[in-house]
Amino acid sequence: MEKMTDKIIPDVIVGRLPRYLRTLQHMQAEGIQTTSSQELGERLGISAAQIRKDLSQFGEFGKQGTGYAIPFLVNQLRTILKVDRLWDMALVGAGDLGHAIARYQGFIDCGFRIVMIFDNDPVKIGTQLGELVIQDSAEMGSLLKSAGIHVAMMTVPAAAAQSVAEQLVAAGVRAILNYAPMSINVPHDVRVQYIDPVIHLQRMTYYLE
Amino acid sequence: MEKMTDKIIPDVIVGRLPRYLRTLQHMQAEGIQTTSSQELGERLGISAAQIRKDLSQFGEFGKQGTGYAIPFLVNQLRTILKVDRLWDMALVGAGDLGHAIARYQGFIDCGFRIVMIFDNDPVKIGTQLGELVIQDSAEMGSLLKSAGIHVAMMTVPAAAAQSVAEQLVAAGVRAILNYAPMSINVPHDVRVQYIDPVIHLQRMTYYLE
DNA sequence: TAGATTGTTAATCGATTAACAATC
DNA sequence: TAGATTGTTAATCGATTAACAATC
Repeated sequence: MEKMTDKIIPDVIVGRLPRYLRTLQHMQAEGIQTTSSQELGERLGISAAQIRKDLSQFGEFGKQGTGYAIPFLVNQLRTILKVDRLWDMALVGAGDLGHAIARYQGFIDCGFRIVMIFDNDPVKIGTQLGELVIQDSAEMGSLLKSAGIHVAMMTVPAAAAQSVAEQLVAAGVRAILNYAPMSINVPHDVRVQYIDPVIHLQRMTYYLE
Repeated sequence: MEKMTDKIIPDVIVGRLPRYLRTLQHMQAEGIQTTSSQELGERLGISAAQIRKDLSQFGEFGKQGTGYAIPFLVNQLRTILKVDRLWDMALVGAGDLGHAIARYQGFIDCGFRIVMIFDNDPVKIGTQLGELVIQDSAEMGSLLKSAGIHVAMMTVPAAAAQSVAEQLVAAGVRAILNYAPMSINVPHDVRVQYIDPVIHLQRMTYYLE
């Protein structure tokens, strides 16, 4: 539980931290040892002042005159975002998109791994997907509970999204990444993030022509 | 070109409009004829005042006492977002994710369709993907230009993202949906949206435990 | 009519930026 | 040292909310 003494950080700042981390890790991979708020800001399209202000919410990570040591800052951000550990995830929905996500290699180095895949299609249940076997959604609740899983991704049809979300929450899931093109309602202590390409595309066409 | 007399709408408002549209279309599919800012807000987790304020930027779409006629409001939003037409899109990168996106049936009713798919892998070039044949990235520039394509989705490795983005921009693309886990730099008049599941997941784990 | 709900105003709230002393 | 860059403050800017007259 969050301590009463912890400062509450605005969600808009939390939302930028993963982007800082990702960019710093790219720089690290390029062999860069040190950076400044200026340089990081240019890569991200964010002002240097905002980056310094955001980071200063969590501590003093930089040095005047020289900037930030990248390996140190990466570790700090990993700790802050709680991805200095490996989160077990469930994937619900083994359609085309579910298959692509199950095969994606980008989770493991960022703090996540898929340990269970569910579908309600009898044809799919029992078949192999990557290193896992697709399991029956009917058993999802008990399996998630006994495995203590708190993070899930949903790649199910829009019509099933609310019902699946409710099952996930009932099984103890506290963070849901929803690929279904559908708003879902969950208790206030459950986090939801949405990925819907159409939403992003429509946001851009407004500005076209 | 945008008329000088057009009011400039904050991007944060534009970003909510596709969500309004999506939810209204769901309600329409449920056979609901009319709604209120209150009801729509409950579905979306947004305050009624904010919905009214957002919509009022574009016109007077409601009636006191009765609310909003859904079919009318849907049409208005489709016009505002310019998805009262069909946008031809290119998809660059025919990996697992590219395949899943190419097969996705959710674009066509929302104003978009994929008309070209590119990859640089000789093994993939020339093979069928859905109703399209994967084409050589080397020919991308000229093909995009002659087809007059302005919207593209990128499902390429992070290392290729900046270079592919530059090719797209040079070919006249003005809106890019980037699935690569990488920030890209483009001219200010080109729109970019990002989809990276890790970013969304890390934003949620901050709040867990 | 009476009840409901809009569009809009003004007030509040929160986020971003600019500037600079501190200091590496 | 001199130059560079942080962390922080205060000012600015922008977004959200509350409230209500208008009116369907």
